[in-house]
Amino acid sequence: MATPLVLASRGAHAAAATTTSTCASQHLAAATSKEPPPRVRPKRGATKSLVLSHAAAGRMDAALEALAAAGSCDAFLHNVVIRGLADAGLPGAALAAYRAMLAAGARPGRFTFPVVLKCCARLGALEDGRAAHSAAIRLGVVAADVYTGNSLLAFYARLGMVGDAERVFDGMPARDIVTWNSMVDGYVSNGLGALALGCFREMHEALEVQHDCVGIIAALAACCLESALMQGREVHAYVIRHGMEHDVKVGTSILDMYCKCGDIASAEGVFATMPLRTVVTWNCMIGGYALNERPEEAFDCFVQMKEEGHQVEVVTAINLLAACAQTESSLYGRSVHGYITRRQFLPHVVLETALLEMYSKVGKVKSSEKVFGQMTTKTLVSWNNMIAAYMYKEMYIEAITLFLELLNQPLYPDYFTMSAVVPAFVLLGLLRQCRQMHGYIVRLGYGESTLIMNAVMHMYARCGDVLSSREIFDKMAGKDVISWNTMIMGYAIHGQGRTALEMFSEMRCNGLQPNESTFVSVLTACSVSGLTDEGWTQFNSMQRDYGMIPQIEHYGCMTDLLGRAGDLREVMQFIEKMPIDPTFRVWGSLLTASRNRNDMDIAEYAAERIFQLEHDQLEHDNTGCYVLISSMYADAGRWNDVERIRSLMEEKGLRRTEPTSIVELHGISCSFVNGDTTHPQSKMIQEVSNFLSGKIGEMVDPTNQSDPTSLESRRTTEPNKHSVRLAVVFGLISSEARTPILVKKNVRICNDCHHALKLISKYSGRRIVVGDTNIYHQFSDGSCCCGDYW
DNA sequence: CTAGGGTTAG
Repeated sequence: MATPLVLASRGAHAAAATTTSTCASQHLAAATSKEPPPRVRPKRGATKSLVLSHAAAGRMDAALEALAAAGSCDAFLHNVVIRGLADAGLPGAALAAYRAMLAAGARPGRFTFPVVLKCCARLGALEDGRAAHSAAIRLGVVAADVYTGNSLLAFYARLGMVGDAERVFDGMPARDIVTWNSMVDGYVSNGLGALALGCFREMHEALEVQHDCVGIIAALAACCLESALMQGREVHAYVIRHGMEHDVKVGTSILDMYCKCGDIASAEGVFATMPLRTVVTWNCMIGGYALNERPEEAFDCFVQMKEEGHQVEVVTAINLLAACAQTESSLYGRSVHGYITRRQFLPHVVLETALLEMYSKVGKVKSSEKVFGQMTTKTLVSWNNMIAAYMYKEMYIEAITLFLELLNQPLYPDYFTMSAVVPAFVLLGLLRQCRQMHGYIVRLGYGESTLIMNAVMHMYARCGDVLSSREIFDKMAGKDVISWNTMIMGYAIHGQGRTALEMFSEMRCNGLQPNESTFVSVLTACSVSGLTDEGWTQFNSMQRDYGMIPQIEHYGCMTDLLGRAGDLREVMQFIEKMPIDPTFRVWGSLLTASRNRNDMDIAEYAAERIFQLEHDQLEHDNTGCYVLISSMYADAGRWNDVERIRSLMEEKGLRRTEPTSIVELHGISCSFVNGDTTHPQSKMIQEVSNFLSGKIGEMVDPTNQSDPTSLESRRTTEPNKHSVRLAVVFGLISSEARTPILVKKNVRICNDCHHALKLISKYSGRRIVVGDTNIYHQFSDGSCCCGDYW
């Protein structure tokens, strides 16, 4: 039995509260109700003990009923019931009880609002929370009670309204450690790590008390967001200085911070010295190994965890799957899948999504599809991952189809959806689809999102419509560095180097600080448009004026630039002097340069480097390099070498991409392969192509028949049957005079076609734009913007 | 009767 003393004092306190609220309720009753009380109420004391005993025993239904029957305006009793419901995990019912409280005329106070606001936060009920906020202000509770202020702050932060949370914080007459902790945590849960750390520092000075575990954990989470290893170490040191390292949650957070900041060794150190570890500690360690791409250690850790008798839980499995996704085979993933099934962890959305992603990363898109198909509930992340799985396998049509299906779901595509699917449109090269996609994006309400509109700008530029990119750019209200970079790159790949450079100076005039990617765009512009001196100037300036250390991408651009301008020995010297190891990108650039200078020796050297790199590291698509060197051998008549490359490709399971060209006319796109005869107007297209060959004096040499086993056999025979020619010709005969023709090609354009298209543009007086995998060739009046180097 | 905490997919 409870001590009578406590009961007595509580009763006295409650009685005092009741007196005041009775006045309020009488006031309210007089104003709103002319009816007499409906029935005889139980005596006040009886109601009180009834409600309290029901609530104490967890019989919330009965407590609620007793309170409603009494129609009591005793605030204390209402508070007890609201809190009871909240504790029982029924935030909706608690909110309803709060409304009933107001209806009964009881006056909510400092014991009511914190609970109510917590329920609103859990329900995501922004409007209810705002209403409670204004009620609390009206009743003077916010000004008087720090607890109410704290819960208001936490409520707004939890619902993503950081500005409102800050306003509450600023307006509070007094702040305690919880106020500050809640603000730090509010920033963290909204991804604002830097603000959180600033707040954490400020807090220390303002309060003059030691941080507690809650604040430490929030600060560590902020370090994770910012990958701020140094600040994380400082927090760790603070924890040791103040003897807090024995708290398991603090210890686990420190370990997690080291994992997320990439310092696995320190994480292991913390782990080894922890006096006590929970399942969460093990989960963090496994997740940390996965995050730092050390799958084997993650597996070992898992085995050890089980040996120590810890119960494996869903999160463990999710982290383990992340490790499986990094292995070459699907073996580990499949066995974890089996384990998950045996443990009956399914269905579980996050776990299933992790499974789906694991299968896609080990290249088993069919298994991903199966998991996705069997999911009873799917989140946006599940959809996004499935779309990404298709993209990874270059299944663009499937990715787009799934995206369209997603639009019919009660889900709202986000930035990840867009950034996953937009490249599908780009890679298919279908401008019409891009416009449609742009339409969806605007209709979905992303027209104002800088992040997404940057992706749309990029999409247009990559599909050959740099004008549309510019239009979006000009209308954009919140241009960021990426918007400028994208625009500069757009001009760069369209061979409009001068315009790109103008944009670059305009960017700086607008007070924007260029970043590393800006210089990739700028250097690409210089390289594509042959602005060698300007390129060097920019390359030097990025180091001298901006203190940037050039990365491999920048060296790649410079290799292109030098390859185009000068002799190959200069390029070789540049590559040798690079402080970074050259990559595929750099050697590929040298290979292209040697091709354009017809230097077989250097080409072979570059190809050797590429094949050697390939030996060390896998998964890099070098099909283009093989084709390039092979075609050089073919041109030189070195058929044995052509054959050697062919078998090398076969050995590695590489297949030459079937050259395809797409032309879009009146919203319909037509696709052509080399020697294509499937088009209904095929006969006419070929006749016009032959006619144009004659007009531009192209020799279609019948003796230029190559080795039939050659990779190039289809290419070297009859260049006026190449896919790009057929597409261009079809474009010419099906569109209005003087309109430009846009053709998109999936492989590099060949020399013959490049030469012929220049002449065709002059002869026909039409602008012809051909996009290959890297740049857009703009043929007009007999020349191309690339200056015959690509 | 009062607020706040560590692990999960892009």
